[in-house]
Amino acid sequence: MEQDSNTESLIFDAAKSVFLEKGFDGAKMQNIADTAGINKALLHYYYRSKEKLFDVVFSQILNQFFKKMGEVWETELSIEEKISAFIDTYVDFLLKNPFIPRFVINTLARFPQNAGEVLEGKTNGIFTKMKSILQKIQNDIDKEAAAGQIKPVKIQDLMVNTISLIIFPIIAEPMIKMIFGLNQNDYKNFIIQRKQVIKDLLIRSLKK
Amino acid sequence: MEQDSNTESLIFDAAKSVFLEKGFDGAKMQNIADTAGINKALLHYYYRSKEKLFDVVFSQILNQFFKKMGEVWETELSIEEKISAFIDTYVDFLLKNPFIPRFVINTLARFPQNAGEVLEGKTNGIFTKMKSILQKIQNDIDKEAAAGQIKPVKIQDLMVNTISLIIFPIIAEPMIKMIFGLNQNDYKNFIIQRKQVIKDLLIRSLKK
DNA sequence: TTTGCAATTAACCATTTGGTTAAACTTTAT
DNA sequence: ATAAAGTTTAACCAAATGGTTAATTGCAAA
Repeated sequence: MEQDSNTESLIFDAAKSVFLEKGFDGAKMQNIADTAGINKALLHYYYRSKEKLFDVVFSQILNQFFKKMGEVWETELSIEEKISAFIDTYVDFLLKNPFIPRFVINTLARFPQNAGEVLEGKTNGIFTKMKSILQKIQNDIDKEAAAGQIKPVKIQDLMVNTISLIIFPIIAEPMIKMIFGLNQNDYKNFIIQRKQVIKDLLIRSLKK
Repeated sequence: MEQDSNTESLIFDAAKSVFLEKGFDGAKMQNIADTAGINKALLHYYYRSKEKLFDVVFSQILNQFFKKMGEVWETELSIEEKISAFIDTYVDFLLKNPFIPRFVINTLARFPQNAGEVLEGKTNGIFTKMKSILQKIQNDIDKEAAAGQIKPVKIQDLMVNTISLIIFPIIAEPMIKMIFGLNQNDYKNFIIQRKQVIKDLLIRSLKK
């Protein structure tokens, strides 16, 4: 799925799939070995322990999650166009990787000690990068606001609004299906149609 | 915390607290017994098995979660006022019960078989109730829209937007703290200030 | 006070789980 | 061809975990 089929990446892919779906506690080493189609001892041969294996997988997913989140903002588009492009690409990304946000959020909640510095090292300073991108967006907003093109907003509010509207319905998929009585297909259409709903909502909030 | 201190409710409270924080897989019976200050065998004496105990706890939490969600909408306020009131009461509720939404969503994702009918029975038909409330709100919206007071919207969109904006920042607390470099106090203020941010965003989206 | 029942506990049990080991198999270099 | 190194496996181990049991304690009715 990810790389060529040497044993190490075979294990990595299996572990990623199992951890993503079940989380650290729910995932069992035997299940990962079975998924990879190899003997359980090989997991330890290549990755030493469950924690170590999880660490590698989690770092990779965290990078994937935030890299995708940072992408669109470094372009030369207007704020409104950036928001629109971000919604499109991030919703598409999540439709292909629906387990990632729940996994990231649960893991961050599960291992609060990993919080700051530890993760920062293992992920090429992903949080520092994130903060610098946010600062840049804030500057863009301030510029456009000063030019009278949009209402001034705090990047924290805009960002949290945006990712809340995008990510929550993915995390809460089972709940949303249940409350509204949707099947898999209804649900997927609902998410796709939400792209426009979210754009309208956010862009309207920037109009003066 | 919840009832008088007979052993049964002592166990229930301990189990609720441990399950809420760690989820089904992460919670250990011994830990629940220790939290309740009683012997592990008593858990089985009163509740037979981990699954049974979890079932009782989960049903109660699910009721709490949705009951609180349904409350405000049955009043005589205008849609805008209802939204505003809902945001206030639900944010306050979540600040006092920050683990509930993550727990509910994870459990629903963890046990998809419980989905429809099973839960419906154990929770006094909470989902049926939910759907009837949603229908009522949709009628109110249609009425106000026909009278030209607001823009017409689908209740599904309005509802998902609202709970996304409210719940996501609670579920993603560790992530938000990390990205924006907030401490516990910063974070709490951020959430409280978001009440107004969310109101502005949603009510603006209803203006013609 | 004694009898009987409910409540509580310490000790135990079987299974699961993360992890290890020693042997076997495969590949590579000489 | 063969030795050495790397790879893979079956069998095993200790700790943790959900659950049981038999004995003990507490308490209310007779």
